[in-house]
Amino acid sequence: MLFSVKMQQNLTIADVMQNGGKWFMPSLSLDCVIFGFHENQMKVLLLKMKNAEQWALPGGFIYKDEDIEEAAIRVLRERTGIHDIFLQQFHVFGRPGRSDKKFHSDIMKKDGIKPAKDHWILQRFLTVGYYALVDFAHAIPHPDGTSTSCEWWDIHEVKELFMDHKHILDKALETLRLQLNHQPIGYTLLPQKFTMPELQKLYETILDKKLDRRNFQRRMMGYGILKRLSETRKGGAHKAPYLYSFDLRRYKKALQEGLQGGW
Amino acid sequence: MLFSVKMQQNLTIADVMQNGGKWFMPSLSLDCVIFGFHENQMKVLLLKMKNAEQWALPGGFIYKDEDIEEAAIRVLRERTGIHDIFLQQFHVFGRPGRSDKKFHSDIMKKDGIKPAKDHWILQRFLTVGYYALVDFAHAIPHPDGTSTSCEWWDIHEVKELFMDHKHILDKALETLRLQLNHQPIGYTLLPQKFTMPELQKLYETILDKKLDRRNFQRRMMGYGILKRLSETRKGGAHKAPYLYSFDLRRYKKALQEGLQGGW
DNA sequence: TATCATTGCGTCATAAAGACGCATTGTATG
DNA sequence: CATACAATGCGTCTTTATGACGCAATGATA
Repeated sequence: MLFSVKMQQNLTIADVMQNGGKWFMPSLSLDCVIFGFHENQMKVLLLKMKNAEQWALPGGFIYKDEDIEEAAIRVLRERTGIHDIFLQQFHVFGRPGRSDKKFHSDIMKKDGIKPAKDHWILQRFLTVGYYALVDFAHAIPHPDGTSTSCEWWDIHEVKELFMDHKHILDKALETLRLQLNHQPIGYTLLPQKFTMPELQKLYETILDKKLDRRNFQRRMMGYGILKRLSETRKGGAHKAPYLYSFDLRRYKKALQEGLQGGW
Repeated sequence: MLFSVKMQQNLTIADVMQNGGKWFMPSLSLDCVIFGFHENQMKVLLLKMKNAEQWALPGGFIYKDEDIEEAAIRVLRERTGIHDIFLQQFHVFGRPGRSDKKFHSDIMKKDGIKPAKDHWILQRFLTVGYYALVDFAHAIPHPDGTSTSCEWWDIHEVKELFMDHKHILDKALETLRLQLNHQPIGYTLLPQKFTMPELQKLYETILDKKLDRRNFQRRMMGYGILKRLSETRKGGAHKAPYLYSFDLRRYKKALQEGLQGGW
């Protein structure tokens, strides 16, 4: 987690540094791996940190009487503007050495604050990892108080992140892959209407391998979770593909058992 | 979590109550769902609590400089005597209302201690859930300082547990089911040598459904992860079945991709 | 020695998965 | 405006996996 004012836009860093210990659960943060799908690529939302040439996952602290999941929803809403978001807790990261204490104390010194050694922000922190799947077109990235910008990155281009955030991202991807048949991947990541090639590219990106176009279509239609619309997507350079949307009722039912078959 | 002396057998409850705040991470505990397999039934290790007519999951606190997983290993070692244990973190339980504060303050009052309202044990606690798979025959249940006994329960007979521990147990089982093809279920839960019917019963118990004996054998052998020994298990009332053991090299390799096929 | 439940191995029918052929379609090009 | 082109939609064929079940062999028991 960044140290930070992520969930309190109108609070200053100094406010949080001073009062965080009163407001938040001690030694605990959360980080969100927010996935989007755009131009046939998986994207992840990252923050450019104010005080360093690094990028980080959006995160936050948990108020003393707040459900962790509520806190995650809050962070997601503030970073993307989306209220109805799909998210899943996937892992707790708690190695004793994972917090960058120097980073935080340096920032405070810069602000003229000399933090006590037992200052809450300088303690060891655990972070609860959540991944979220959002419709790229509906998300409007908003930086928080600790960051200068908030941008989508292609997951393949992310090399190094703040602290152990790259590790967290990798673990999120791994989890997503394993849960592919049990989570509403397509429904949450694609717009309401989409083409079969788009859905296929989504699967290919997550699985990181090519799939046969014709077999993919047969299988997807076999699940009985897609409705083919009468419209087609015009404007492409070639034959206009049909648009599809999910039959949400059937989709959810199918996911309870898990979509059958491996990839 | 029980409040408790679980990881410090020679410490008194009073010791922990008084000093826990100095030693442990605040507001954080861990709980272990320890599975064993015996007489064709899945068992879970539970503690009978000293101060209540309730059973609870073994758990513990995390020292301030201790890795959470290390702490879980510590708890498992102390409850079972097993050093080389298979465990997996599966979920964090963090609802604000999940801690039973009255329970803890009552115990302290019983001991003549009048806890301050901000006493560490009376704070809101999160707990990190781990599940462990152990060889039943090698585990020797040891109660901890907060419990009068430590026993294996058939998972189907567990009705109600302390706080949200039943919920934690259910979630562990659900996770185990989902990860069946990716975890060394058989290797960790069965003794080194086992029969095919035993392996099948293990799968049937976890999946909670009957499988065809002959198709199960064909499929298992098809994975190429089992070695059939020349010995048979004598003593049964009927035809002596062959003993098998895992080809660990192949098994681990197969698990990386996941055993193919659904159940 | 006969009995009997269990075990090991096999067959058959059906369903799913993988590889690929081909006509159709909407756009672009000359 | 005819033609080329690449992507799409649908289908076939083959190979594998799955589900249901038959049957002989086995080893303790009566």
